[in-house]
Amino acid sequence: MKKAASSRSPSQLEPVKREMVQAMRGTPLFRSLSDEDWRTVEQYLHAHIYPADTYLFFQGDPPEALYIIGSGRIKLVRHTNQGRDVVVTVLGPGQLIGEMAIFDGRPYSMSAITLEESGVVTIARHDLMNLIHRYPLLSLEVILELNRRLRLCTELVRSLAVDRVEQRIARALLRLKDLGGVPGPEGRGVMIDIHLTRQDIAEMTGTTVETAIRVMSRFRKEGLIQNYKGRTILLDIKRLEALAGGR
Amino acid sequence: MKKAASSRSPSQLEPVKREMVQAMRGTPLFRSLSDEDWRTVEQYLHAHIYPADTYLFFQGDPPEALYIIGSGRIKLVRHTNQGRDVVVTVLGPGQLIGEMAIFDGRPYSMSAITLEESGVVTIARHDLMNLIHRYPLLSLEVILELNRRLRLCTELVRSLAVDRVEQRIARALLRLKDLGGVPGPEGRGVMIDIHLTRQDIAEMTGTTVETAIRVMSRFRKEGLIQNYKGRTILLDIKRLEALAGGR
DNA sequence: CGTTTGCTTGATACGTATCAAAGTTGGTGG
DNA sequence: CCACCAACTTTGATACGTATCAAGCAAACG
Repeated sequence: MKKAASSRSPSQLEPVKREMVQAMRGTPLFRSLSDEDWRTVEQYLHAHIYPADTYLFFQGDPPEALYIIGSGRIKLVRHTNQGRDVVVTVLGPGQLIGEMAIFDGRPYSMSAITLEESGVVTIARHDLMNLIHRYPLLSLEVILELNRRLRLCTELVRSLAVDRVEQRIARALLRLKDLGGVPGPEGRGVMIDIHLTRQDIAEMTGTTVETAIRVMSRFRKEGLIQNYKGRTILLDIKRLEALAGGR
Repeated sequence: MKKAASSRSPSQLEPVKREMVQAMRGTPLFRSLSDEDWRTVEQYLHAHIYPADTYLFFQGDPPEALYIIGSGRIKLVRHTNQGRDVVVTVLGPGQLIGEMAIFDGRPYSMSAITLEESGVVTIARHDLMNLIHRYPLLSLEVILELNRRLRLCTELVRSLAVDRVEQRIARALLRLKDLGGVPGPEGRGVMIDIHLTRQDIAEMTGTTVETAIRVMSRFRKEGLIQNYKGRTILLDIKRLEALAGGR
């Protein structure tokens, strides 16, 4: 599951990072800033590149920075004392990580782990708090992002509470498609362009690997999905949506 | 389950309402305001009193106001297309309802239903947006409240994903104790001073009435809890916490 | 009072976890 | 290039937890 980490020399890396920071300009969090304010803000941003399967931080760590995803997908995982982990959400470019801990100062309630090589921009907690006070509009964007997350989380609660595994997995696949869907090879279906193990699927839907595998196999046999080099292609979205029980 | 609604005459009601608005001054949302700013803000507040089992709004309604609980407890319920409802959270005095819908303008994602007679203060959506722009500190408090909710929601997801019903119910009881716990009669244990049906418990924990009843009965037989006039008394919190699997 | 609403218990069926074992894949180093 | 190793996938047999269906009971209500 490991990917070849990009091996750029340090001299090549700097321009890449400067580019990453620049790209943040168009991100929801910063789009409301004037050009002048942006020039101030951007000085506090730091760019990082992480290989696949890397922890940005661990559940329980003290909050140090806000992360904004530039590229790649990152999962938020809640660990349990019994070793069974739960993937609460998968986030993509433009989304925030660690806002909760940053604002209330309590330890991170989950771990953040890259699913693929990812570019990330950070702001130190102290700097962010200063910026928020200077540019109150930033906090409105934070509120909107928290909103989005709370809505997703609520829907996940509902699904876990009343749906069975089959419906939960169908839902998860559709959600992943919305996050990182690209046209499949030869234009057939939509491919979820993230390398996910069955274990990941299981942790996203509150079930076990074996059950996740059985359901995915059934989906494959029924022509709903197809495997392709470790990715999943959704072949029949209509039927998946019907299975998920309406969206 | 219905409670006698307070039958105050209109002439008596006005002073009560004025008092409710005044009480908002000490609430997290407004505590950071200066006295001067508060005098401006309070003009936009409206007080209401709802009897038990009353809908503040329905899932799907367009967002019209932000609600701040003055007294009483209110549940947020997510309805499903199959008639099985899910109680996502129970809120008490000082907490906000409807922030999500207010800020992103999308319909309420859940219904809000009073569990007992409740006093509530509202701000019209339009007024709130104006106030937020004038007093940016308000938005920080909104962020903190959203944080709290997201942490709770995440924990609920984990619990639904990996715990069995027994643990989930133990957890739910402990959470309710934190929200509305009072010393039990004769000083024995801690009483959850809300009238909850077994159906409510089931909807909070993603199970059925029958199963909720069986688990609660077992708890009672084992001396963990006790019923008292439609309330639940927690007799052995240590053991409940152990059952819930650590907090 | 009868009626409704909530509580309780029992019998049975189904979905999913668990345990076990073998097959597959991709990467590594000889 | 092949052999090997580790990680991931797959399939089967079995056990357990919980939903479902059914029926009786108690308390509150009009």
